Amino acid sequence: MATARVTLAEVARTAGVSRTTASFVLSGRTDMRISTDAQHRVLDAAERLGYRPNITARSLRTQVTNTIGLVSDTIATTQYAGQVIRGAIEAAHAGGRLLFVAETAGNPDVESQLIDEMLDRQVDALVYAVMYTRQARLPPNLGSCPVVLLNCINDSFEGPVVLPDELEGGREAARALVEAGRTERVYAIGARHRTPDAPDGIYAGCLRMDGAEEVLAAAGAGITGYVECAWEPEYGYEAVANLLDSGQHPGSLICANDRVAFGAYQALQERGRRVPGDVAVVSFDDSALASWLRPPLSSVVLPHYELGKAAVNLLLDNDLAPRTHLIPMRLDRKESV
Amino acid sequence: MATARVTLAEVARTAGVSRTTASFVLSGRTDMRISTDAQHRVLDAAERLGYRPNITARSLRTQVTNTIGLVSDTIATTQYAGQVIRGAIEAAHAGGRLLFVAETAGNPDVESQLIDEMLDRQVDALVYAVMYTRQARLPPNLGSCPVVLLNCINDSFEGPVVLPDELEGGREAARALVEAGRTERVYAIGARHRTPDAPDGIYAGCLRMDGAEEVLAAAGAGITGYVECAWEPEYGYEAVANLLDSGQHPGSLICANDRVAFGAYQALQERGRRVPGDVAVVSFDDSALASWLRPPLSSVVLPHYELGKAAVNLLLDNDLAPRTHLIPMRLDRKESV
DNA sequence: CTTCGTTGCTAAACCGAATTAGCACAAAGG
DNA sequence: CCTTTGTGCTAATTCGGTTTAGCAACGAAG
Repeated sequence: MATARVTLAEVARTAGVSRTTASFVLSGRTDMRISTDAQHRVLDAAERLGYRPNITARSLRTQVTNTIGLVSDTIATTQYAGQVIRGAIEAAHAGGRLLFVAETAGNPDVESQLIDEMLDRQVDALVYAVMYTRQARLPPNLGSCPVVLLNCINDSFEGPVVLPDELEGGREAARALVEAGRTERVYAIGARHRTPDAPDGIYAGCLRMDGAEEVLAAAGAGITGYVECAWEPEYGYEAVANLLDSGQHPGSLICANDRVAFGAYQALQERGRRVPGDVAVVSFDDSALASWLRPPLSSVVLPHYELGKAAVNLLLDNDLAPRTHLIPMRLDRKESV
Repeated sequence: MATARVTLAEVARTAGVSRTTASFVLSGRTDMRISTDAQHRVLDAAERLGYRPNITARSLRTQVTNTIGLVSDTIATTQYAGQVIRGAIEAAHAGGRLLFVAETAGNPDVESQLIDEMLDRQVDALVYAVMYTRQARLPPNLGSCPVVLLNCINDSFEGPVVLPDELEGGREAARALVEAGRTERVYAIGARHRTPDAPDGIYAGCLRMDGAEEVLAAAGAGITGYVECAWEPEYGYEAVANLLDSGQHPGSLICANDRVAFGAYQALQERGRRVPGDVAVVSFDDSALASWLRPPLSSVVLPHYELGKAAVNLLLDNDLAPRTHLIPMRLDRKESV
């Protein structure tokens, strides 16, 4: 600290009362009898001196720091994670808390270390967020303070979990095709993300496909073809290029995310297919990319901001029941369907 | 705190020494004489009990919290800001600090409020980061602790400032064209970002253009045409579409950023121009987009990670001289030139 | 004139560490 | 035998708040 801060003792001295009295007045406790005269003198002195309580000192006594920790495996590799942090920060700020943010890069040692560092600073609660993996093994030291799991699940965890409602997201995507009458020859690009690393597909992919299949089936339609691949532009390009070059004629594409759709657009454009005239496209994520594409891409919003916000709000409300909170995923309708 | 933490007093009792002795041993102070026997008993007890010092309590006494605050106007609106935070977090962690992250959305009231909240928690230092504006008016309460300015400047600020070396970045972009012999009919798309809001252009744009002009001039060339516009895909598209449709034949494009280049690619592709065969393209930012484009886009890296890291490292080194630290900007050569 | 209740305030303890000042004891020196 | 010099440790204070326990003054009731 460069400039010395005003302490409670100085306020008390200026107001001509004891530290005790000053503390009672400033913390607004009404169960202690303080004359209105003394109250005014204290408030006045605090105001004039620009007093701000030292939260570190207060926390030592009250065991409450008004501080929350957010531990994430990766905050920057995905461009979306920033929105999670923003949601968490804003919810924390609205509740008068400040947020420690840490990144573990998926390293369990770093993870334990960072959680310890936060506990050493007496955080009131923690958000444990994961961007890729869904089934997470939790570091053991997490147990010693209230925790919300964000974007991941763990069978032995007894507490609240916040997840995007991927199943409903899948339904949303399919509904757009049904409503537009584009249920002929639907291809899923990226689909369940069944790759050598994950032969059963990944969590988000499976739920999205389940949701989409459900809605298409109800409309008397279905998915003509699945292309399982990693969710990156190059694979989206390759998948759609192969499809077209092998003489298949997709009427609609459900792309696993905007990056895949981006690759798909490139392949379609190179082969002279029009979106949405020849081929309708829906996707997931609704990143900036979706609005940059020509025509703008209809994409199911991945509610990162809301996820971060909801996680922190559960902690603020002290709602720690072991419950799964699903955050809605809605389609942002643009021009690609 | 769910489970009670072990305190120094308990460690001392277990080891059969005073709190004072335990404190000396555990903080590794050698100026006090403690027998090796007592030392071992203390270390042993601490180990067995799983003792971790309460940093809140320690901070109260030492006035050092090992905590740094990062205040930014926006962390999520630009997808790159996450990298700044990551750099800052990693540097902080390497130095045994934890990072408070806050976002002000550019609102001066929120800004003051958040800085106060951080000061109330006794942060050792602050990073004040700005993503868009370059000339920032600083909140008055910033003055009361060590500060590094990140990505912005302020004439009356007396302390270190960390900025990307935009001038050198501009040179890098032009050098790529010179080396590839693509200095014929060079067009700058986005250029200095001279718009009604900023008639003189923006800081980054001006420096990049200055750097590019310098290198081209040295090679006996120059920039044939400038298209001043906002740095978004639609304007990049429009600019290049107009250029081609009006019969001009650009040989190279220096795009203001990857989003502009993305728009430019769309216009080029629609009109059947090949990259880099017909038109060479260089850009700035080197975002994920640059590698997704076909062909991958040569782009000057905006060193966000390094910016965040450098800012925190200045604070850790306690190097608070009023100096401007320029972080290098290098070209990532891909296939578009 | 005591007793009681109320009002208005404060002394002192406490949170968990770091730190200053100093005490008891042993060995060495004169 | 007395002083000096180390050695090895601890009591007490401090940081800046919160909180418990209790005290003085005063009016009203008995």
